[in-house]
Amino acid sequence: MTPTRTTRLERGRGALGPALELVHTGRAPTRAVLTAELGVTRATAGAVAAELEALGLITVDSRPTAAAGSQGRPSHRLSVNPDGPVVLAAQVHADGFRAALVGLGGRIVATTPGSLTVEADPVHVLTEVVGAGARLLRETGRRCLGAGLSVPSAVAEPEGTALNPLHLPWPAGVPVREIFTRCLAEARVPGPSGETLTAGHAANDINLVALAEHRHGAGRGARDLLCVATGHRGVGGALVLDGRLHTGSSGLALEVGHLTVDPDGRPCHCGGRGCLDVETDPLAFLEAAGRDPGPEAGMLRRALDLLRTEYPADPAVRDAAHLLIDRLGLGLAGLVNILDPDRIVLGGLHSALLEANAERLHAVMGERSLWGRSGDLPVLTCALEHSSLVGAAELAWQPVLDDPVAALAG
Amino acid sequence: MTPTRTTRLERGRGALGPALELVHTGRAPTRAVLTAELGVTRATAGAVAAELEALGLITVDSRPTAAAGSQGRPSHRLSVNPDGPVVLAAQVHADGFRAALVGLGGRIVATTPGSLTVEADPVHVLTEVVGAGARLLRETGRRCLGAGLSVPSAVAEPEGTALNPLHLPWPAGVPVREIFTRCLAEARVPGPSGETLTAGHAANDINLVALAEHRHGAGRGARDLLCVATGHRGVGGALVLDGRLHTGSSGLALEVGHLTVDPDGRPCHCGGRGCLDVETDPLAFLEAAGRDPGPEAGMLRRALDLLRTEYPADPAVRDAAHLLIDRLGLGLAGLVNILDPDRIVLGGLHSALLEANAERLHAVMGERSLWGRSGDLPVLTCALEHSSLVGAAELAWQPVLDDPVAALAG
DNA sequence: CCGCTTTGTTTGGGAGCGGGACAAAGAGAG
DNA sequence: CTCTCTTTGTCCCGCTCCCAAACAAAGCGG
Repeated sequence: MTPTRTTRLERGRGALGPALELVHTGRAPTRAVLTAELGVTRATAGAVAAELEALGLITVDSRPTAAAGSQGRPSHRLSVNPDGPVVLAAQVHADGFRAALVGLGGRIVATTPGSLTVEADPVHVLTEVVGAGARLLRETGRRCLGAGLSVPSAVAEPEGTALNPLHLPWPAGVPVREIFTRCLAEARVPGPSGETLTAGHAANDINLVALAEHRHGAGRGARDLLCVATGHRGVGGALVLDGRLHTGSSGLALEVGHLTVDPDGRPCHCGGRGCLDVETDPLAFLEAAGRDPGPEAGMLRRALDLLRTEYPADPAVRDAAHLLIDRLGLGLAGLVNILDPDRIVLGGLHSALLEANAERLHAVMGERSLWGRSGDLPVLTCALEHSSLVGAAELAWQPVLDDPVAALAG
Repeated sequence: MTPTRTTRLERGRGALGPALELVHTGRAPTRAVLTAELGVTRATAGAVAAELEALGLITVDSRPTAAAGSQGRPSHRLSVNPDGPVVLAAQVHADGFRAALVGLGGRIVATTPGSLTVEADPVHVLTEVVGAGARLLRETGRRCLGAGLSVPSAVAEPEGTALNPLHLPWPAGVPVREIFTRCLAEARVPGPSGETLTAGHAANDINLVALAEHRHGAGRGARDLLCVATGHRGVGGALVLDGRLHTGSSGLALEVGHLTVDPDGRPCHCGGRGCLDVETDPLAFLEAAGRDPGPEAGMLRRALDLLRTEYPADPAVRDAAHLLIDRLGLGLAGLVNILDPDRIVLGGLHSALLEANAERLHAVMGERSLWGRSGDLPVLTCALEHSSLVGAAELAWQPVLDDPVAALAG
């Protein structure tokens, strides 16, 4: 029997991948830091940097940069190659779809303006968004190493089907990854070595927000990052463990919407009562503040505007915000008791609630998470724009980070 | 700067560790299987097996074992060396303490009869249990590679303090790992190279049950294993991800007792109502069945006996069991929604509830965990005796599995 | 000008593992 | 019994990756 793998025990190509990830996430500004972070000798770090440069993935400054107030020989700066290869990132959400080219470091190189409607036929929508991405590739002439898609739905693994596309006119169970991959093939999106791209990646949008924030945003450096966010309706969560998305064994982990945060609360479609999902989303906020929630589209925006302009002046808004903060704190405390993350990042309405009154949120969490340890636990707001697009790109970059040589060879 | 590590990027010594783990967990009965599992060539697997044998960790049958009904050259059987080194495992719990020597494969080589009382002074107790372990080592003449301790308390990392010793006359915050290590030094427990052992490990008992079940019991082969169990009072949980215990960033993950499983339930010391902790433990069962719960000691045993002898004949017992099963199902469904494990192992009263009526438990879980996916999710009972003792040993074996050569050198 | 400190490069060598040829040990066919 | 087929295990060569140590470079302070 000949072993199928020719790599060294799944490790890819030694230190190349880890080194690229360090530069990619901005944690290795110089070869000296790279040496320390990798735990290798200067010789190895130098060789690795040289190979990454030869591959066109990173650049090394020709002139050394003098570090302020330090002695010794100044370092050459390492950075991702701004003219290097990109990946195709696509996003479908309630308000439309968008395609972009994203380089290493999470830099958005080019993006479409973004459509405003999503049609009922998933194949049609994905054909359009992939077509838009392919146009961007032709216009910019960039080399493309992969493609990732963000959808507002739990994505079941290993099938890659969208189980509950939220606020999209799509049926449940659409095999989004398969369709996405087929669209890439039909649009003849060129892959690393000129031929057509063979595989697309797809995942839930909040998972991708968490991934993007971990690599390039408020979650950088966290070991266990918990991300909780709202869209127009409902609440989602995601967890990044040791730099990898924890999607669970069937891709459905962190379905956090159905934690009980109010035993006397309103009924939820899950069969329970007072779930985080229905008690802390924009609809709950607008109703609690006595406002007409209006149509679902734009509900998040209206809730954010109301909170940001009227808190804490308007008593109804203030009380509504405090109610939601208390319930969110309860839900987060429950998650902290189970997951024990070392950082939490909030998005959507939740991040606005945090900005409105962080003390109150911390107080509730400290009360209900055991031993009051959450006091040491940073709770932050999302720091990135287009984070789920950047996250979709991270999905596509992953094989490159795992084994740069193999990924570039196609 | 010279790098502190001389290993190759933290991987220890190549394939040695992974190979030992495969034999240790019984997943590599022959060199051929080892070859396939490691994904290396036969040459490498053979060399690795030879080195592990030379280290005295495994044995290779001199005579090949003919596999029934297969052709080709028969394999030599690989197994852990029954006369090889051991680790010292110690356990402190409500009903006493115990020390044991555990070999590779989770085999208990020697054990003390077990004391029946635990005194109020942790130092005294740990001195006694370590002393008993040291006696076992002297009597058997075994070489000892490490030591692990199981305590019925959450253990905060990285300090190693027992935050809430349950049903022990100990104060909160006892630095158990430090005390354990000091006791090992004072008892002059000899380490791998003759000198005194330098470090002990300590962890929560349910975490260790999960680890032991994953390596040697009902959880073998699971990727994401969730374990939920009761003691006399209260409920604990643990999660093994990719073969490693997930303890969270401060060691307090899987504090699952305070999930809400009955909005109208009894108040819990956590401030909530109807928590898993107070609604599915032996006390709740005995009370629901209309029995006098009696003293805390032995409560688990009485609840188990009642359930096993009177279910389903006695209506009060049947109704109580169904009530607890429904609540347990609700709690497990909540955990499944968050963690998405691929196997669940139940212990204590919970495993007896599963044995009593598995269909009912599955039905409740399927109803409340999203998309009814838990139907595919195996829910099993613990398979091991002395599992937390074996788990404590696993803790001590871990450095050996990570790098056998370094661990044996001391 | 000369040390001192830190960064980067060169060279040599060693550990780990792949690859292929070869040897061993059974099963089954004739 | 012998021959072939299948599978397991070993030997040996060479490649790749990386460490170690010496050397070179580039600032700073005296």
